[in-house]
Order: sequence, then structure tokens, then C-alpha cells
Amino acid sequence: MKIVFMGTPDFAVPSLNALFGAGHEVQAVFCQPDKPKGRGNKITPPPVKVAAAEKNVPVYQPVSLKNGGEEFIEILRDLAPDCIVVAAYGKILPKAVLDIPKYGCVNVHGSLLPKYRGAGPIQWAVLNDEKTTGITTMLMGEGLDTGDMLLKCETEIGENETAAELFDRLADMGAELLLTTLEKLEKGEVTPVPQNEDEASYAPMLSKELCPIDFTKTARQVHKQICGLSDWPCATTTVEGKRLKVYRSEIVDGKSNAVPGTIVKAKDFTVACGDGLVRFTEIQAEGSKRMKTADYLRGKPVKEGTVLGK
RNA sequence: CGCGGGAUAGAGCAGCUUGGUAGCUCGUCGGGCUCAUAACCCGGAGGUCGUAGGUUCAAAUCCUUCUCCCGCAA
Repeated sequence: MKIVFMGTPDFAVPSLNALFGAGHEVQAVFCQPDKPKGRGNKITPPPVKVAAAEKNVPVYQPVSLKNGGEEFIEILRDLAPDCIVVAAYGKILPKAVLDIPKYGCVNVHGSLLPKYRGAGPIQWAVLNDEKTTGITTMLMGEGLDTGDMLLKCETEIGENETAAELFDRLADMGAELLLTTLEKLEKGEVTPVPQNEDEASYAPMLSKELCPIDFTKTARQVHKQICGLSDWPCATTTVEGKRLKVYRSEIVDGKSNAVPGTIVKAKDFTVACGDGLVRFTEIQAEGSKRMKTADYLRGKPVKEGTVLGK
């Protein structure tokens, strides 16, 4: 098929590469403009742009497809793709674009729609302690992730699985499901199913306001917060006034009457929550690298009785 | 030129202010104790102190260059 691909972050890269691998003709790639990022505010190209450049595919980075994006819509009309594939592109496509391809615009979304529409479906599924999540492919409509569904693929979320790990798994699953979807779409073997609006929920982009750990919550809630925010933006607390990022944790059997946030076992960084205990297993201190908690404690032991977050 | 922290043995750190013997916790190897052990005791190996210069009788330490890593803010 002649395909135009639209996507921006890492999540979209496996899908793009899958299109190449399956022999589709990728005519062009659209992604967000390069943005200042990280230390020193260096201009950084999105991962999809890098992946496309390796294959020598033309890359377009319109600021908008709605206002002032007419020239890009002309480009799309001239290319006349059979299908536009969208994976975490980060922009709403106007109807003028949706109407161009013969087979429509196919979106790869990281949740079991209609749940978790929006920019952060994978992380929110972990944060909310969902047992399963998955990938949904759909024909895009004008709303935010509201289009008719094509295929789904479900997977379990591991007890200690971080959002980053799930993210990688779903990106690969999405790539696979995308190929299947295109195949069936071309053969007319798939019937679009409307989403049930009553079951819809919204998963907004994560913000750093979610990061500070509230130890008065249950151990399970704290644990899932840590998993869901890892690697980014990452759950945080403080030790003796210094910031500590927590990348991984485990729920520990047992109870403590200590004030929530108290380190009850210094040897393996077990902390009391409102109900139950959690153990940090991978952390990062200010100015230091991310490391296993055991490594951290060798150089900077913590004291039992220390209360975190103060 | 956004702000700041860092690079020392396989791992994590201290030492730097006030230059002068390479230190701690752990791992590793050997030995001992023990019914036994991830516990305890004794001993050993292992480091161009990130790179390149400078100052000095002498630099991990003071000055400058470069590289890499990290937090914050966007």
C-alpha cells in the first residue's frame, strides 16, 4: 500500500519500521517540529524523524494542519496515499486530511478503547492498577480517539511492571497489530465497530504534579504510582531534604504503626505507607545515576526512623 | 550562552576547603569458626583518582581545556 505515516515519539517508531519491513511504500512521514529539549535547551528531533531519515523518506513537520497548514494538505493530496497511519502523532487531524486516503486514517492507540482515550493511556492504565490493557486500531474520526474500532489486542500488566516496560511491549504489539489491520482492511475483512461512549474515559498527559509520593495512601497505591510514573516523569520523595526519584518498588508483606513515610527497615529501604509497606528497589539521588537500591545504600546508608517527604 | 551536581578498585561512596602514605561499605579470592549459613573472624588481589595541559620540590587535592553522566527549569 501507499502509506503516509504520522507519529512523533518512541512509541511510533516500531510501527513505522514495521511498515518498511512489510514492504509498504512509505511515501512520507509527518511528525512534530523539532523542539528545544533537555539540558542546555538543545534542539532535538523527534525519534520518528530520526527513524525516517535512516530510510531516506521525506519528513514534514507542520506546526499545524488546521491553521496555515493548507500547503501540507496539498502535499498529502498530491501523494494520494491509500492509507494514512497515525501513531502518537500529537495533533488532531482536520476532516480535510481524514478524507484523503482511500482506506481512511488508521490510528494505533495504546489502550483498549473506549477506555483511556488521550495522550497518556499506557501510564494511566498502570496508575489505576488495571489488570490488563492493550492496543486498539481504529479509523480516525474528528474527535480525540473517538473513531470506529478495527482490531484489538489485549495483554496483562505485570505486578511490578513499569509504564516504560509496558510502553515498549505495547509499541511492538501495536506495530504487529497495525500490519494485520492494514492487511484485513485492504481485503475488506474487518468491520469498524463504533465505541460505546458510556464506557469512555480520558487519560491526559502526565504532569510532574503527580510525582510526589503520598505515603498515607495504601502500599498498593504507592507502588502503582511508582510503576506508572517510571521512567518519566518518575515518582519522587525526599530524604533529609534531598530529592529522590523512585523508579521501581515492590509491595512487602507486613504492617507498621509508624508514621507514613517512615523508613522501617534501612537495609533494603522498606517504607511504611498508610496501609502496608513498600520497598524501593531502584532509585536515583540528586546528581547521581539511577541505580539499584542495594548499590545506593552501600555508599549512602539511610537510617531507620527517617521520615521521607519532609 | 537557562540554573546546578558529578566522574576515585568490579559496585556504591569518602578524601579536595587547609597540596605531602589510596580510605570506607560491599563484592571477589584464600584461610578459619560452625551441624550449617547470605552470619562471624583472619588474610590477599585489585585503582593511569574521566581527558589534556599548567602551577609546584611535590597534585585525587589548586588553575585552565575537553569529553561523558545526572537533577531542575522549559
